[in-house]
Order: sequence, then structure tokens, then C-alpha cells
Amino acid sequence: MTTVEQPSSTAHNFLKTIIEEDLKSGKHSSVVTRFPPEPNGYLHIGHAKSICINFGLASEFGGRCHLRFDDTNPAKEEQEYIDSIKESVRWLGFDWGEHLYYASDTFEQLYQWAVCLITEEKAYVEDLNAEQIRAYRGTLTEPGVESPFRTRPVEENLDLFARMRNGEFPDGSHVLRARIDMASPNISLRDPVLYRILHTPHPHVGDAWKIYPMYDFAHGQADAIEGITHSICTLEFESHKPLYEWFLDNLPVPNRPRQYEFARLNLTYTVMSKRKLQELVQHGLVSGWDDPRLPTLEGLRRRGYTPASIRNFCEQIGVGRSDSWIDVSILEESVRADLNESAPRAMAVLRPIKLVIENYPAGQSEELQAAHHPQKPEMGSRTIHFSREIWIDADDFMETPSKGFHRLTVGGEVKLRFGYIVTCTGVIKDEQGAVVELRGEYDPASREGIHTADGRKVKGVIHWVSAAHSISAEVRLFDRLFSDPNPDRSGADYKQFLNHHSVETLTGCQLEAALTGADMETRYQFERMGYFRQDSKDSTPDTLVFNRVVTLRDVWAKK
RNA sequence: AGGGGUAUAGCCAAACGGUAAGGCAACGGCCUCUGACGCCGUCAUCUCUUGGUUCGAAUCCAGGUACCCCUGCCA
Repeated sequence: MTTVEQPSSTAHNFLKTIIEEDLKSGKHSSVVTRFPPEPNGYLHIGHAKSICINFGLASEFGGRCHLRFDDTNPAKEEQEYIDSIKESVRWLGFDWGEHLYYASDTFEQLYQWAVCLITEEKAYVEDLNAEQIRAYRGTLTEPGVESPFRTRPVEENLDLFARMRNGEFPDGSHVLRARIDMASPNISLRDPVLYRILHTPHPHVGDAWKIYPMYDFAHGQADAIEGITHSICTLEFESHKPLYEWFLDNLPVPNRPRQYEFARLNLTYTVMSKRKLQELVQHGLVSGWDDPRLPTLEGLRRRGYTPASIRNFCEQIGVGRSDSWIDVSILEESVRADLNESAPRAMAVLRPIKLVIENYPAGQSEELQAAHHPQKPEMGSRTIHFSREIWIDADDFMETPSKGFHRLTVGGEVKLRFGYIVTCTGVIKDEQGAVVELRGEYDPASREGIHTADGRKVKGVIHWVSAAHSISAEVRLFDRLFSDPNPDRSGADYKQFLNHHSVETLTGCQLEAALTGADMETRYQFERMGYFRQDSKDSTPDTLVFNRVVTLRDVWAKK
């Protein structure tokens, strides 16, 4: 029924090709993927791409996808992030079932494997400090220099490593390194650090450990332990692949996963790096991690984006290996497409100006029926009221209309949606000459259709609400957070591109009475204005607050 | 004298030696009680570039060019 769901199985990409071949050749009998976030921040739309790829591939090929926390650095990780990440993945519509894992649950196994490497003279305890290690590492064009501790005897390494674990040494005093090749052109192979000492409690395993494995030493092995077949990550990990494989080659791991990389998502008019998002929050440039202008999943959720629209977006942008910039309008178009199908319509006057229908009796009113959806009668209808005084949007009236304007003008006529045709007979102005009220007359015979008594067709249809029946609300109009397509442009501070009009708060907006007690989750289309949803934090039954998810397309406004 | 990647339309992206899908955007037109939605049509003689192989090349080969990633005890 919904046009939002794409025939995803037909949209091909290189990862599907690889999996199809692996299944066909018998290399794997089923596919197991994983989404491996580090719980050091909130998820954003870029993570959604990864989530959709990993869970999507598993589901398309009848396999499973694990949720695994890559929690190897307790200095940056918190339980709050673990909770938020789980919630965001669930909200997006994915289910890891029983397969929730923590890299930290493999710490004992990893320790034993580290001991294996030491025993086989493939790892050693380093006494050099961080600065020295860096200096010895060499540069992109010059080979590194071997550490004097590289040839430390196995027994001594074993003893030192055990004492590192026991917490006998302070942070930074020692590190465990793999002995690979200090002259490798691939810097990640120049005796990479495997373990560092960190006297920091861990959100998942508490204070059980004083040493923590590095990402490189944990990730591939966790993949192997979980039986991951296709370990899918972003392009910047490509140079780590030889190291990923070195561990699998040199350790008695139970399975042989394979790493594949794809290009991360870049979106125009926003920033995606954790550091920058954090800075925006900490400097109060946005209201929090769930600010509706942010590309965080919590922000998009609060804004009113639907999980389906984000999944569909991820499907539409595809998966490739070339750096790409997706225009944010594709995201916006995706939520429009979804909400156009599902959102019940309502009328809301955002910038009210009163129109008094002088030929309609004071104190009288009548009920009209308005369909919830123009193309879906099965969605039913609601009752709206018509009376002598109504609110219309100030933007729908022009005293001196510009060319092509076909809403209300003095002496002109317009159709009130679901109501009557009205003619504006005059305006009332204040001392400054600003129009403060409109006067008009209605045609009692014009309830049906948009034709006047003499057969003409009115050009414009506008939304409105009865002043005696409307309810007041606050409406927040959001725009892009940045005014530049790429605020991350090198050489400039991204904050200088902040759009200072990215949120406009309107109070005293007049909504039709049927919105009283509206359901918090329901997204509405305020006719001609866009899609709106109540703000999950600030809206209450007494003081409704609506967020604009996205505008409607507006070819008139473009002119 | 480093290594690893990537170049197909304004933005993404298919193609697997057989004659350039699709989406978004844009532009015409139709429809419409939302300037919405929907519908119809147009939109790469050509795949970063220069050569080569071939009956045939976006696909294979050689040489250029541009951009991205890698020198955390981050992931």
C-alpha cells in the first residue's frame, strides 16, 4: 500500500554481490553481520546508514545482525550512551534479538590471546612513553625505529603484562605492543599498541580491569568469537585491514570473518562529527543532543521524522566506496513521501489575522465535515466549525497583490478549504497603517466545489479556523542548522556558518478544535503548511507545542 | 623513492567485453477544494584524461590528473 517501501531487493550494491557470491560458493551458509558502536556518544543519521546496511543485509539474506558495543575505552564511554544507542536502534525498527554483545565481555579471552602472542614472541611490553613511541614510529615516508624493549625476554614480558593487569603500574607507564614490522609502509603495522593501562572503571565490567585492549586488538577477535561472516565498516578502517587479518592469522580464533568497507554518509547543511555535535551542545548553540535541528537520531525523532522515512532514505542513497555528499533535500523528500501517505490533515493558522464575515450572523455557527486525507476516504473525517469570525494566515492576504498571487486580496475572492467562498470587502488598519483585520462576505451557496454562483472558478483555496472554536498553540518552525552546504569546509570554523534563523517560535497559533488532546505520536499535515508533530518534551495537553518536521514542497514560494 | 582507496549527469548510483538502469533535483504539460499529492514528457552519442588491445571498451592494458584515508596509549 505505502509507496515509501522500496523494492530494496532490487537495489543492488557491491556488498550484496559479495554476499551472494559467498552464499553461492558455499563459503558461508548464512550471513552474520553486526552493528558495533562505541558507547561514547549519541547515534546520528550516519550511524543509521550503517545500521540499515548491517541489519538490512542480514534480513535480506536470512541471517542475523548483532548489536555489539565496542567498549574498549572506558575513559570515554558511559551507560547513558549504551541506553540511548539501544533505544535508537529499536526506534529505527531493528531487533537484535538475543544477540546483544559487549567487546568487554571478551576481555578475558583477549588477555589470554595476548599472552599467546607474547609466548610466541609476537608481542612485548614497552617501557617507552607515548611521546617516544610516536618518535620511534617514523613518518609517512620514513620507516620507524625498533624499540630497545622489542627484544625483551618472553618470561619478563609475561611477568610485566601480568603485573600490568594487576594494577601495579600507573597509567601510561607501559603498553603491550605487537611485534610486526617497524618499517612497514602501512603505519598500523609498525608494532601497534595492543593494551594500555587505564585505572578507570568501565561502564559494563566495572573495575575488573586495569588494562584495556585497543580497538584493533578487540574488534576482529570479537567478530571471530561471535561468528560474524561479513564485518562491514567505513572506509577509514581500510588501512587497518592487514592488522585485522594479522590477528586472525596469528591467534587460534574460532572463525574467520572478513572486513569490507563502505563510504560513510556526508550530509549537506549539517555536521556529523561527534566532536562538533558535542561542541554545539556544550556551547548552548543547540538545546541538547535531541535538538530537532541536529542530525542525531534523537533529534530527528523529536523533530518528527519517522523511522520508515530514515530507513527509506538509507535505501535510496545506496552504498558505495566513493566519497559522496548527499543533499539534505533527499532526507526531507523521504519524510514527505512517508507522511503524505500516513498523516491525517488538519488546519492550523500560524500567523493569524481575523476575517469577519459580515453577512454571517453573530453568535451563529455550523458544522462542516473535513476529510482526514484527500485520497484516502477510509481515514475518515473530522468536524470543523464555521462562524462569523475566522482566522486566516496573514500570508494568505495581500493588500497589493504581487503578480500571480491567487489568495485573498481586497475585492477578491477565495475558497475556504472545506467551507465557503468568501470575498474580502475591506481592511481595518491601525495608526501605523498596518492591516489588523479583514472584512468580508461569504456566498452561502458555495459549500461544494470551487465555482462561484456565476460559474467562475476561484483560483485560491486557503486554510482557516473558526475564531470561536480554535485552540491556541505554539509552533516551532525549523530550518537548516547551517547556511552553507558544507560547514566543514577546510580552513574555516564551521560555527561561522550557523544559520541564525534555524528556528522560529510562533506563539498564539490557532488550530482547529479537533486537535485538542491530539495524540503525541501522530504526525499531522497542517494543510498548505507542512508536516507537524508535537514536541515530545514541551507539549502538554494544556499548552500544545508542535514542531514542523518539514515544509510541503512549494513551487510558488520558489518564484 | 611511503602505503591504501576513489573518479559514470547538478547530487547519489547501476553496469562485470555486446552498445550508459533507477532515485533526487531541474524543466515543460495535465490534474487538483492543499500553489500539496498524483500523472505524462524532457534531461550522458557518453563514463576524470591521454594512448593502446578488440569486430566491439565505462568495463581489459599502459601513462597522466584530481580528491579522500593512514604518523592516538581514540574508535
